[in-house]
Amino acid sequence: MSTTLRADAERNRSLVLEAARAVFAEHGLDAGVAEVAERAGVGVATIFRRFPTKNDLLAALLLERVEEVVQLARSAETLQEFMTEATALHMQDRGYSDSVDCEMLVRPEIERGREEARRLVGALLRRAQRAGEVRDDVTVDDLTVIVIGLARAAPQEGWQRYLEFALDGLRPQPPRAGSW
Amino acid sequence: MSTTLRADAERNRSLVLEAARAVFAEHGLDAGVAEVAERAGVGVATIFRRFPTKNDLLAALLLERVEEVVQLARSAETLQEFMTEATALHMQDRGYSDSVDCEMLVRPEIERGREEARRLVGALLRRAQRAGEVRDDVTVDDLTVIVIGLARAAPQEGWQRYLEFALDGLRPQPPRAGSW
DNA sequence: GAATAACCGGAGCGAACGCTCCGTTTCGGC
DNA sequence: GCCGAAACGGAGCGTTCGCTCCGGTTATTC
Repeated sequence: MSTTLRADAERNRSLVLEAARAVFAEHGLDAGVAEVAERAGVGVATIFRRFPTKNDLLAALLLERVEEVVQLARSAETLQEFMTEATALHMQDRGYSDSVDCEMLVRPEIERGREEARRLVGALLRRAQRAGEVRDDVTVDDLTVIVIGLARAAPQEGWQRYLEFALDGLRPQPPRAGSW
Repeated sequence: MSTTLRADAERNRSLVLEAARAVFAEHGLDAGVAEVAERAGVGVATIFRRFPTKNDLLAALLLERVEEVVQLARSAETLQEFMTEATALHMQDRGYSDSVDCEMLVRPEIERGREEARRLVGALLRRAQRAGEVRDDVTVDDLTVIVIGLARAAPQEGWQRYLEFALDGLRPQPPRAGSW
């Protein structure tokens, strides 16, 4: 197995990935492979030669995104900063939040990226908890649910407001009087 | 136009609606009409005779759900109670939260139901705000975003925990020290 | 610059889906 | 019970989509 692609093949691979990113981000995962091919200026066969299945193509994009999130988690200094940037990333890619719980896209490398992100975000979370900014019973998975929920329900303009609501909900709550 | 259906036709119409409710709740809006027909014990033509389009069938189901929400809003005594029951309703019907922002399903009656729900929930909201339980800048649309976000991201078991987070985020916040 | 292997494009295949056509069955008034 | 209208079922149409096949075109090696 020669792991080196021919020059034109490598270039087309990049074109396909770039086009796929744009198409799926705009139209969601239901967009057709033909549309990606047209946008990349390439035949459909060229796509399927490099990515045997549409799901393989989607998985490649998902891996890119997961690694972006890892980078965000690595460079963020506060949990708040990470949550803001992670949500922004999800908001500008309609397909991303749908990919997350699609069991057709499970790949070992993606899972490894997720583990890494969990680790890094966990550290940010614990720091925020030690500073008394976040409840002790909040977990990394809770943060994931929040980001996904925002990406799937908050409006394109004004999601920051809902993120603030969500983060406020994670703060240690004063004791409440009455039933509420 | 005779508005009266023959006895068997009326019965089949109910069977179809019941089957459609179950199928779309379980498999989402992408489920096929054939599956609904089989579950109802009916031919596909019978479905399309009563609902000229798959979207018309979905719209009929959506109308049912919207009216259920209106009932919830009418009988709830507190905003918290409504939010809990409305979220529970969304959680047990996978298709519902997808129908909400599907522009293929806009129908005047549905829109009227939505207006009614807005009115009723608005009353509950203002009462909670007067009691100091909810920030003054929270709107009914904010509550919609929250319910949809929960339905689309929270796990089937344990969504109540996330609803509590969300509701806590709506409460008047104490002034915070520092950047958080 | 010729030979060869890698790569390309697009027509086309099979399956799935929404929807229709039409011969048959069933209901309901007389 | 008879008859016309209403309703029924399921084969089939047209379209879409993921994916493949294959004749032609490039890049790379010597």
